Amino acid sequence: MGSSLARLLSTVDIFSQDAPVWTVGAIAAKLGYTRATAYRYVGELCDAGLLTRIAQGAYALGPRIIELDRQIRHGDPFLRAGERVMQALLRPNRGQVVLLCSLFRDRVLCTHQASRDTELALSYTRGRPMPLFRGATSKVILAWLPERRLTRLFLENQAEIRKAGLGRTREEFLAALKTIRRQGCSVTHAEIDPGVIGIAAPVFDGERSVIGSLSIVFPEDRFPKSRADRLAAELKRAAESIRVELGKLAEAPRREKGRSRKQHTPRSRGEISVS
Amino acid sequence: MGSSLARLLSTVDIFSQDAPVWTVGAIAAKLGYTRATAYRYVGELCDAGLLTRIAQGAYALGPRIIELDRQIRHGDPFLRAGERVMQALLRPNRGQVVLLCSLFRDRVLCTHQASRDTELALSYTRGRPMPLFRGATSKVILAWLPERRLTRLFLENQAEIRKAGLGRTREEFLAALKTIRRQGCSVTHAEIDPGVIGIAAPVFDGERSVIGSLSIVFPEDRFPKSRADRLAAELKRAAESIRVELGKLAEAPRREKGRSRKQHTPRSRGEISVS
DNA sequence: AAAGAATTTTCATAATATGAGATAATTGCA
DNA sequence: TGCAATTATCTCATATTATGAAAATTCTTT
Repeated sequence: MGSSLARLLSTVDIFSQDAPVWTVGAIAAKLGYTRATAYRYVGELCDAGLLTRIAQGAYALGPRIIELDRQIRHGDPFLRAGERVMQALLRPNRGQVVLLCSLFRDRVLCTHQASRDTELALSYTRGRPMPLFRGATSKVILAWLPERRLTRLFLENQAEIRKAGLGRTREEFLAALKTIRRQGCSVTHAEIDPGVIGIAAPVFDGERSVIGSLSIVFPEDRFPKSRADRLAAELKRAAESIRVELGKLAEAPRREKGRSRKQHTPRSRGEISVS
Repeated sequence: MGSSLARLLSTVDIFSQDAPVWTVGAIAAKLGYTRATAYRYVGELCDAGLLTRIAQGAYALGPRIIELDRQIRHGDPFLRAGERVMQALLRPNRGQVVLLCSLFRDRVLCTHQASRDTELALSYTRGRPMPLFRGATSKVILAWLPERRLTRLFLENQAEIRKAGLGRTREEFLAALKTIRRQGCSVTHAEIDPGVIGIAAPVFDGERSVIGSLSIVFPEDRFPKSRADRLAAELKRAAESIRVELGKLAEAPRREKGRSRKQHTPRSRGEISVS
């Protein structure tokens, strides 16, 4: 269950918006560590730069995170793969925003965004977790999740799922998602921001597993209704081209044996064990 | 020497601008892990969100980093403490930029920046490591580092230090830094960007250890020469007020015993062992 | 200077990370 | 479709190392 490795890493998780500063004692108390262990963990995490001393005995998230984020902004392969198609989706004077989102644990995170002209006032910007059951961006990811995971999600979030209108029973929930899957994309009205329409298409890694979504968001009054279908098709094509770009990366890094061959898809990482 | 904990964390370090994508095999080869161990590490790091599968068998930095960076942008105590004074340092129509930098490992990282009017074209922006021996921002941090660490740094970077004009011997190096320490701040001309003048003051955590610097950067032609001294004094005062703000945080989080008392400064974290 | 608190170190022990190899899953190619 | 090659996971005995208790050290406060 609790390996040292996982424990060490999860220590970072207690640093939140509401509690950005922790003393060693508080960490030990919160996580049930001995003081000595807490000091050791904090020490390791500080050495790695994930945490940093901010004052006497007080720690906060460290500068390495900022550095790593910069690395992502400059050379993340997911962003690289999406950059061009995201720009291509922008039309002038429509006030739209294109978002690239990632599935992570049981949350969807907006990781990149592109806009032109006026920037739409989105409540969910880069780095902010999106609600899992509301908004095209998240729903379209849900739609392609394996059934076992959806079952778990349903059991754990029944109330929220019902409130989002995704069904009262597991069967209704699965059916609602199947509909989206058949359409190939999801279109929603004002589920996250009032007066905003979103269309999203799923993004896959290798072949089968969803890793995120590509979406485009319009202010209601400037949404090109007549061209909605064409837009959706364009979005799907863009998402597909990201998959293809990403696929190329599987072979890019130098292999130890000097050969280059395709790899298969393993049990998806990031899946949380149900035990 | 190499604890599992440290090994796990340092796995992230091979992901760089030049090598943003790694296969498990390549990781194992590079770091001397068994394949099984490499899979385990990658698995743990993916669960933590620090890494993510980008394609079949290929991994890149994960979305959690983006999320944590957002958390920092929104509520980092170091930024909070600096925000107000940084804004106060900005005067209209001067084209200056105010930087808040952090010491991390043997590097100085620009972690926050504020500007007004036109933004100065700085080659070193948020998240980018600064050269340790060039520029006011770094030098002023060096100046307050403990002698033991400086000695190590000198031995390891003799060539670079000489090239930066900081001395040919350890004694010259220490003397040069002592000068800065006496002045209380560092002023440099075009050491990082051509045509740019920088002034920096050290920022301390509790009492004694430097954790970063606060600096202000001007285009040469708009630098208010006559008010340089006043500006330096203002900068020092601002840096001092950051220290005071940070000091308050040491007591803010709830202590386990319900008491609130000051803690002492431990052996500085982030110091790399010389062994 | 002495008491008190915060860190770090030490050390015996228990926990668990590790590598080797077996096994399963997936892909490429015939 | 089946076989070979390769990737990914699993099992397990063993050695490593993480852990807590307590001592030692460092720093603060009185």
